[in-house]
Amino acid sequence: MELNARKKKILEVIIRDYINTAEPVGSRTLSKRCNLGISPATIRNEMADLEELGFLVQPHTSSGRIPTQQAYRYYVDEIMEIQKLEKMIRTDIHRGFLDHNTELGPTMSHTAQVLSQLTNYTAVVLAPRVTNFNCKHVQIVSLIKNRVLMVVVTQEGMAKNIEVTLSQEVDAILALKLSNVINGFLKNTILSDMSSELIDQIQEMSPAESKLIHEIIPHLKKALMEDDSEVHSTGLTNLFNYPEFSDVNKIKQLINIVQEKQVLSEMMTSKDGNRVIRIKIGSENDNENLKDFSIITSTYELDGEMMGAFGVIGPTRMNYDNVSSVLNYIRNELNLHISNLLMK
Amino acid sequence: MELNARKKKILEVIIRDYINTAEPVGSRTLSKRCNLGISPATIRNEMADLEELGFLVQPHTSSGRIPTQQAYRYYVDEIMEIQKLEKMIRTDIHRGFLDHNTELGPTMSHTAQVLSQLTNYTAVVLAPRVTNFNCKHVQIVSLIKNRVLMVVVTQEGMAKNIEVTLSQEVDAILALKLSNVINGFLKNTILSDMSSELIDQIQEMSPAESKLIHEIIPHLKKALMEDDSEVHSTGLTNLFNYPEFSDVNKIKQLINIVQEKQVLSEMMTSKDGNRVIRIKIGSENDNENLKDFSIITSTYELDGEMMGAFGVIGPTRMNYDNVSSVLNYIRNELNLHISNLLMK
DNA sequence: TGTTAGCACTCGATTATTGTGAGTGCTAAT
DNA sequence: ATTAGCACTCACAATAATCGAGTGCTAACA
Repeated sequence: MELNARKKKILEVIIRDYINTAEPVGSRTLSKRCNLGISPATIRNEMADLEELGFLVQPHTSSGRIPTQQAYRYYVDEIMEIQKLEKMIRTDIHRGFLDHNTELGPTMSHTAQVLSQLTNYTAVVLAPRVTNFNCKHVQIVSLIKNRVLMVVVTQEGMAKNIEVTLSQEVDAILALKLSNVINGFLKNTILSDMSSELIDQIQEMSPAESKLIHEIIPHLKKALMEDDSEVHSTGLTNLFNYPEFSDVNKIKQLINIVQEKQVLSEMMTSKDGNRVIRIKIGSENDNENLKDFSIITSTYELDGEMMGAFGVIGPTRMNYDNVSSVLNYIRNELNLHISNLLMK
Repeated sequence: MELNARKKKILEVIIRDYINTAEPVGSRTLSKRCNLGISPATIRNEMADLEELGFLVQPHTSSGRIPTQQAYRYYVDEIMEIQKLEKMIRTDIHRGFLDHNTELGPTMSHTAQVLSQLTNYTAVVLAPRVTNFNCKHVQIVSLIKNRVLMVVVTQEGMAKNIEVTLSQEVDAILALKLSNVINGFLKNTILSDMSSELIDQIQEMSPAESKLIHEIIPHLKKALMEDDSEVHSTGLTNLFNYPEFSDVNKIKQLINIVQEKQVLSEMMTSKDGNRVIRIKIGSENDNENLKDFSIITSTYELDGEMMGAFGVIGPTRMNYDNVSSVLNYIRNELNLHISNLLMK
């Protein structure tokens, strides 16, 4: 879809204006607000064309026009350019992170905090996950009688707890023994390859111990498959200030989105080409509850490996420019701090 | 405050009616709905008295009356009697718990689920806490370089993770050694008594190890002091259906309450005489955001020791009868299952 | 041929007007 | 002490009147 320069400019101004005011934009106000040197009548003609092309709609006959989803998409793809954040804001953010980079949890919630504050929308942050692939060490701790806790430590130094009930009582000494067996195995191969046959080949185990290992491994595998990534969200109430969310039903939708952590996590980690900033506008979202929202997300990495994701949920009438700039910068910051935090 | 039998009866009917309908109750409808054998005019006189006594107010002249907070308080203290739940519902709940009592986390979120479903209000559940007092065993796990994870296990078999960065690198062997030192200490005394002087008296430590222990102990103590109890909440959107919450500001308040986990946790664990079911109506709540809500809470125990709390947040026009009955029964169930879960 | 001034028209939002009805308090009769 | 009767109140709903920012269309103009 190609538009001539003037149509493009007019569309841009309309979108910008509507994003700011949430009011339908009319030809008269438009020609006043930005002096393009064309009269309202001309603008009307152009607007009529843009409406025919699917970029604008009128809420009712004889009111101003508002942008369609297609218009936002066009804006995001063809018009907008991601600006660098202002120097002052950049240093502010940077300092904020320096104050919160001692532990992973606080870093994550601080990120969410900053995101929602800078954008005035709802922020969502996905913490790094512990999976089969990066599991380095397993420590089994006896809890009480036949319940044990398995602490899985990753290459990057993250930990995850898995609690299970076994068929026999496990004391501290036995727990240590079991840990050693599993860690011996982990020296040579990865957990997901640990089949029943391989367990039987492990030397120096009593039948009882062997039985326990046979119980433990499937639990471990299963728990590491599960997508239980922590999702931090902040600024839920930010959205309440926008006129499109004065409707209680919209708010319900929003709350449902934020509570479906599973869905949120899948959505945020799914790739979109190899874009760094991913923008989903209204019905471009698969999730039914998100049809009336836009969501902009990005990811952070460690050694080129995706560690987690973060983003912002807002109205389709979102300030795509600002949010993109913010995400872009936060992404850099996160990449920096995560590597400091996990590898150092 | 004593009311004669008839006033008491009338007040009761008004409150019941208002809880059901959220509409101001008038004398005519009242005399029809429940045949007390008295005419509207008489009821009007009685209502005028009740208004003078502070139990009723009129939203505006010449409308029906609605109960005041004082009326709810009177109702709760003097009129209402906690009923036993219906047999069918009891067995339903019991079965539900049986399906979810393998682990603590799921049991807690199931409780919240059931509570919100049975009451149609917002449910909050506080999971058991790990503190200084019940700490049985500490396992130190090397994460990466100088970062370690401390897993604290309680008498009851609960675990809590504490992550710290130390001044020296700690490998698996050193981690084990440090664990043994701390656990040796824990055999004789409790953690909060572990002073700097006592650490120096521990035998068989290299200076490096001693230094690490000196670093670790304050971290442990501090982390165990913190009230970081998990708070599960469900059914936030339940309240949206009640007419008093069509206002977006009320919803904001509610969300703020649920997000201030700290405050919520303090509030729920504070005692109220030795009542089993604790009812706070509107401005009886200290928290500013809760002034327009009522909250009913209870606690669950293990060996007479309070383990956690749970409750329901709703409008002051809350169905106090039903909620009390539900909490009462859930309390029994939780006590039962928690003891199975933790001690077995 | 593209642009613009002029004009009649549209329609949501705001304000004013008017009933309606469930409620009240007061008084007098039972 | 209770109640029927009655005039009065006032939020709420429905209807009408007004306003104004916007439109499309036509004709004149560069």
